[in-house]
Amino acid sequence: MFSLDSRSREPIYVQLEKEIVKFINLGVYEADSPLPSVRALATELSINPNTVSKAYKNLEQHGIIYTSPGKGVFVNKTDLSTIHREAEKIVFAALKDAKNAGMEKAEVLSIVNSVWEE
Amino acid sequence: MFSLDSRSREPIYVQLEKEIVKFINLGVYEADSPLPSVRALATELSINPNTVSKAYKNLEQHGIIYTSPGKGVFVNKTDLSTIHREAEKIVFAALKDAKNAGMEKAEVLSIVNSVWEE
DNA sequence: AAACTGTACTAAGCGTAATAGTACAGTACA
DNA sequence: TGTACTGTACTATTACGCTTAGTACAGTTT
Repeated sequence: MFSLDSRSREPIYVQLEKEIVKFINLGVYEADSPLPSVRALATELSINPNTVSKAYKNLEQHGIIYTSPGKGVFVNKTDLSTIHREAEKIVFAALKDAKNAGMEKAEVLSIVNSVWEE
Repeated sequence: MFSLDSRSREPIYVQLEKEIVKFINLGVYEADSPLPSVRALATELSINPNTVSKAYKNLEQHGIIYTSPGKGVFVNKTDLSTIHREAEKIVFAALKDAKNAGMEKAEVLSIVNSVWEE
């Protein structure tokens, strides 16, 4: 299922959010299909239910999923615009830092190609 | 001088490291030219001397600067390879996340162009 | 009724960031 | 030789966020 790295400096709930968005984009979870329950996912990933709940809460705030108390968590129809805009800002900041660090445009383009080739 | 954002989630000493590398790349500080002293820079930026010292210590560990206890901190001759490799890894990770978030290659290329145009 | 669902809340442990203060050794310069 | 600077080391403290733990509650499903 989702791959997490507890040794990473990136919080687990952030990693989990990214993983879920990734799976949704891959088509693993379609609209209105249920996500694993808070407790089940926590048990499977060997993390705390509160950590899963935090990830779900953030994703709901971004409109990616919706929750029905008593029923479960479900994938929203569309609207990945918020995640999209956030990803844009992160990429922009990373590239600006890279430029400041002396990285050349050609080098970045090479990295872009390596990421988007299959 | 250096611009820092205390409200950012990025530690001040990390921001300071990036700013210094940026200024070195811009040619503001040449090889063997002195950087501001720990205490002077701390006073100017209204931060603690220990925070400045931490940034300097990291930069020295990366070979960007060298310190002479009693004399000061100076810019090293070359060797930005470590910073370069780190920037590559950060960009790679950011782009991989962006792809997982559903970002298209063309969109990234547009951002690249906007960053590297003058 | 029983077993599930998400949510809310408090408490604690842990690590890191940042500040504060002190002290020490080396260097520059009058 | 003093005096004032330099970086460094160290301890202590405060603050914040991440994570876990435990409990409790309301809604839903069967």
